[in-house]
Amino acid sequence: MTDTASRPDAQTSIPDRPSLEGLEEKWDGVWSEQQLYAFDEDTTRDQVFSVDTPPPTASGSLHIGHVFGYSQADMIVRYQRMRGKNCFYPLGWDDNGLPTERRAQNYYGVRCDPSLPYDPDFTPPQEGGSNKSSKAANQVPISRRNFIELCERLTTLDEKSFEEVFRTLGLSVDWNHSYQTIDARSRATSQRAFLENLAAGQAYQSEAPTMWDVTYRTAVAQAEQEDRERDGAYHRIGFTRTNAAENAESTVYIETTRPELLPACVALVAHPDDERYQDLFGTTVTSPLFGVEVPVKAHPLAQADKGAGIAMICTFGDSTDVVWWRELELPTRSVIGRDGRFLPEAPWITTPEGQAAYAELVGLTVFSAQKRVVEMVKESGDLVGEPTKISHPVKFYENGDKPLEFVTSRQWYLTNGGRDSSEGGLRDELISRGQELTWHPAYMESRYRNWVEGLAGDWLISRQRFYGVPFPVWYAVGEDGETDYDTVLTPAVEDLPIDPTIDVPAGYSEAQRNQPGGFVADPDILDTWATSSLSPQLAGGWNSGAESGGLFEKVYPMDLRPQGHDIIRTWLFSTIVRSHLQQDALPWKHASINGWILDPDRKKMSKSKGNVVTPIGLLHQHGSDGVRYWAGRARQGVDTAFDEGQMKIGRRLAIKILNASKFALGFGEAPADPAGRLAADPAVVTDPLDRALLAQLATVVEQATAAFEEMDYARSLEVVEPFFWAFCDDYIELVKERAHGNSPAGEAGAASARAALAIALEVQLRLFAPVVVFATEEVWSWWRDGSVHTQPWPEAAPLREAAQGQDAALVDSVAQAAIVVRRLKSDAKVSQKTPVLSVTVEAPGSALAHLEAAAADLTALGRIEALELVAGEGEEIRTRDAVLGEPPVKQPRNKG
RNA sequence: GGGUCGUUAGCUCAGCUGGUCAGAGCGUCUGGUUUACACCCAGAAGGUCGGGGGUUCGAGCCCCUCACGACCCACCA
Repeated sequence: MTDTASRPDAQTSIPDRPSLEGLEEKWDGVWSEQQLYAFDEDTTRDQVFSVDTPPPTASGSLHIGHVFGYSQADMIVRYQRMRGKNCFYPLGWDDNGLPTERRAQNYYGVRCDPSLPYDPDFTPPQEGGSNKSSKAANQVPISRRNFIELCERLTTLDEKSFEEVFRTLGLSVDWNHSYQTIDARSRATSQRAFLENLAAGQAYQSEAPTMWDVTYRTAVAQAEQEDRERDGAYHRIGFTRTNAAENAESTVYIETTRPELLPACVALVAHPDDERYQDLFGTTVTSPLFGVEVPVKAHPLAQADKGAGIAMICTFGDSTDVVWWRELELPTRSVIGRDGRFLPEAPWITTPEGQAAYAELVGLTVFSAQKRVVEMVKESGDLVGEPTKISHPVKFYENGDKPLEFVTSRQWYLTNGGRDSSEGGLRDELISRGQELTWHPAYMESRYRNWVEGLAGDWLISRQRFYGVPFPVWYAVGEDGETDYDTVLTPAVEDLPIDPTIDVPAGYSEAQRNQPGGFVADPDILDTWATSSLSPQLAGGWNSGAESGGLFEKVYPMDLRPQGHDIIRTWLFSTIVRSHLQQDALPWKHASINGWILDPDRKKMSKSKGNVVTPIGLLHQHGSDGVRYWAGRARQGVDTAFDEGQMKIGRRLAIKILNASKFALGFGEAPADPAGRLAADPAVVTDPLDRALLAQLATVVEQATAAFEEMDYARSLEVVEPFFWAFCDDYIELVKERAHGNSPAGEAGAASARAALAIALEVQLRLFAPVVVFATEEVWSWWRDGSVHTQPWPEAAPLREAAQGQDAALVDSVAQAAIVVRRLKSDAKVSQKTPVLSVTVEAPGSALAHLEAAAADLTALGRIEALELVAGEGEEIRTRDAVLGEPPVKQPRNKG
């Protein structure tokens, strides 16, 4: 029996009642054990399809949006694997950074206090706290090292449960190449990249006003900021002219939403062309309450139609203030500290009254200080009328809940084109990189370009946090005890990763730490994006030591970056920046952008809802194939409604694949294809209907292939799925009597049907395999060797040859005839089993030949005793002169 | 204010370079227990393709404009 396609015991391997239950666990186990998706390192770049998979943030729970995006990427990868590519498809974890810190704080009820010593026996006060923020007062302060240990413990837990979900989902990830953005190799890679940027002049420090989150006490990069609409109010406040002319008003009124910044005022500004303020330019005015004399300046950024047309410049209320401060060369008068409270000293306020007023604000939060200042200007009469309530956008850190403030501090920056808009400069180069990349869908490129063109400065990469990759630098301390930030001490590359707060720079001893003539560590950590932006280098082993002929050369630049459109400005852009600076290359050829999951009411899926409907719950309820189907029906980049209805349809499809396969295989075996290209010998496929089916299938294969070549899994599914249902409901129904051998066509007709069924089924299993991964694998195991997921993608050519030039339209003609015959019975409201004693079917000339060729199958399906086929007038196939017989006697369903 | 995407049957969506393009599934309704599947099958009803102009022999498909929705960006006094 070695010359048959089916194994001798094939029939016995088909279960009586096929089911989806348990398939995920069963096949994940098999694939894992067989290392089915392992990358073969004995390879060359041209054989590889490499994927820069998003490392999920390991903080909390997976969202249904993850399942959506990762499924879509997996479909593309599975297609490439079937096309013979050696797929490099790792999945890492992004576990450093603020989300992890916050989660560890809440989970264990602790907070980091770097001044505390390490306690090796520390036990956290709680385990498994809620995601809700607990009061800081209830959190136990612990050392940085203890805190980091807890972060690591927690992320390990999370990563395990995430992997479980992804395995259940059937992602064909190679888990051997996993990484964590906090692991030693990642830290070394990130630090090495930074040091090379530093050496190349791409990384630099600067002391400047930066956006600052007062809750987390850290600087925040432009990409992490977002606008939120907040209530505010215009306060109309008068400044007194210092030397008013005889006939002029002695008071100048400004309008401000930040009255608490009155003590930080350094100037007033109006547009140079504004008629109203011409005589004020060059003069000075005195601030109310604080009695500080400030100049009145002209600057084109001031808008005559906004507020009073003249604005108060403070250090700093917003980014316009920063521009004015810089361009008008104004002094710095900071009143807000890093904790968001008013600073104890304001030495530029010299009058006793002013000092007394300021003393009222010291230590207050911005919110309280505003209330107090408003009270004071009301009392003093400097406030005109009632404040006018408005709603306006305010900048927030995306994870924060208090408005950002400007704080002047020393920070590290990485060039990203934000300060180089010169012709052909870095910004232009990065825009060109975006054009070089193939975007799916193409219009996403404009989002990228839009963002790069709008950059306001370089990338601020330092964070004043604890759980992350430390800056691998120290600074020399002068004999005077002052830190010399210009003398940056760096470690040797081979010593990486280092922690400068623990390790000591070459030529120094630990005793010299923080001493005059010694050194100090940089206390900051790198922005989490500054490490995750190196994901191609991390996954590909750029820093593994084997530079030449190693893994990196075999996988980089990568083929595909799949990700969401919300992080084009962050992850996608920063990855391009790093690869451009580091490798002078585009990190990948393609970017596949997936959409967001929306509530059924079209709003962005809320976090709370996403936690109620857990991915693992959905996978169990609808089956992973059902959930994958939902993802597979959605096109790339398109925001998609969360729709369990689609998952149910997917589940039904998977079940149908099991049942239809069982049935199609149950008619008996077909001889194997001597050429080995098809599941059965095409030479025995002689019936016109069977040949027509294979001709149709050839077209389906062509369309599905073309779609997948464009990474358009959705279009492929859209073609394959309807074909499959028609295959089940029409073709199988038409040929089942013949396949059983109960037909005038006899044994040859039966063999033809069985061979066509085997061929068509096998091809369809492969077409479905990238999406419906478990059901197809299950069926494959019933009668074929190996895994469907490592089979070659089907080709149209052998199907066309098997079709022997038969017109594919024959299938449609016969299916149409079947419909009209069924309708006879449907309209008569009788069982489809009811015999048709006689009927005449009219068909247009072309279809008539088709019906004649398949007349035997048609009469079997319709239980037609006397069928007459005639040429009809119109374009449609129709029946006439039908005589129905007696409906069959109903049999009891369960006999015996 | 700038940019991008979308608006097609009750719902979720296909309709690729303009000419069987008015479709699918779900839902609804009417029927059928056809031993692969009731996690099934058959049949039917449902839309002037957001509004208004224009180009064309011909427009969901191209152009203009308006409306609505979503997202991104913007110097937010």
